[in-house]
Amino acid sequence: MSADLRRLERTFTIRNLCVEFKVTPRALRFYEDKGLLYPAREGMNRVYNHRDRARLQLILRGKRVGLSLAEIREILDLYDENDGGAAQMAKSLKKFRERISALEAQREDIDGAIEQLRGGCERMERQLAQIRPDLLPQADDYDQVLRARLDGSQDAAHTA
Amino acid sequence: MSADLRRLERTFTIRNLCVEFKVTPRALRFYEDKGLLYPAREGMNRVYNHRDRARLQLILRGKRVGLSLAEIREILDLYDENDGGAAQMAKSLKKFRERISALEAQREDIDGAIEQLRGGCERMERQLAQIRPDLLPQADDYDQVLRARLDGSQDAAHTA
DNA sequence: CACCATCTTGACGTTGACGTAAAGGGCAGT
DNA sequence: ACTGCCCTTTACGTCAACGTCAAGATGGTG
Repeated sequence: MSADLRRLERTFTIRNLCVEFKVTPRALRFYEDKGLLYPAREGMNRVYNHRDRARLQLILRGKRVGLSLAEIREILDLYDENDGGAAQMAKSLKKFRERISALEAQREDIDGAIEQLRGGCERMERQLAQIRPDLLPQADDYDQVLRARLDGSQDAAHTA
Repeated sequence: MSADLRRLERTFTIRNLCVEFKVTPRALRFYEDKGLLYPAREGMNRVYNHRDRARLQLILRGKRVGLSLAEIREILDLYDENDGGAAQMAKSLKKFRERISALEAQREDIDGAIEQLRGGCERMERQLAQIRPDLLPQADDYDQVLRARLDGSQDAAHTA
């Protein structure tokens, strides 16, 4: 149990988080400037707790899926404000659903793009197999080739 | 057959494509500036053929899945050069596979984000159901709620 | 012919998300 | 005390992806 407490009470320096998430200090300060983070201070220095860290994770994930910092901030704020009133929460709920719809649309796009690329890959593989078989799978991502070959149009299970 | 020929030989003005794909002329010229498009000219004016149109589709799809114009250009260039040498094609193949990996990763991110948001939604729905049931599903995206409730961790079929 | 819409090529402005340089505080090691 | 290293703030720079004029060519219409 003391281990749990240590986990939850542990704090991080700006560098800790920078290293862990591969971002620059400048980026973290920028997010703070924009109101996405508000770590505590110890003297002059920022002190991040596990909650700040979780927020950072969400920020980065949001970025990766193409959200702007402003949009991410909205979502984070909604998470926060949800102790407010029922009306607030209903509004948040609506926004969340909108986000989900947008993300689902994006997923479709990605699936489409993947499909296209796979088509291109297969054409090239066939071509290469005919004229220069020696230049083919090249070691590393062999399993990907296999997957692409095997599943046709199935959806694999995800173990995120 | 003459219908097919018309299809393939049909040309488009800049406005045609702008309307069809909901982009501005400025954007198309910008893409051209950056080497992603190179339509023919008739006098001063740009004339797009079905190939240019297809490229534009790819550009827009690329954008939607988060690629930069530079990255999109790389891919388009690879498509083009593929009549070149076998080595070129092998290179393209590698890049394609990299893209696929990146896109698959991004898909995971999106799935994760969706999951998180759905979690938030469910919490809020439970809360609201207790304190203000009248503020709940609010008509429009009702089917989404149903889907989210029904599938647990299944993947629904897509009818894009 | 005048007029208008639409095309063209510059060229400068804008927004988002930081990078980078300047100027300084604080603490560790030597 | 001096050297580094990391922290801080402030402020200007940058890059992508266009937007927004400006100024002019072209083509059809009343």
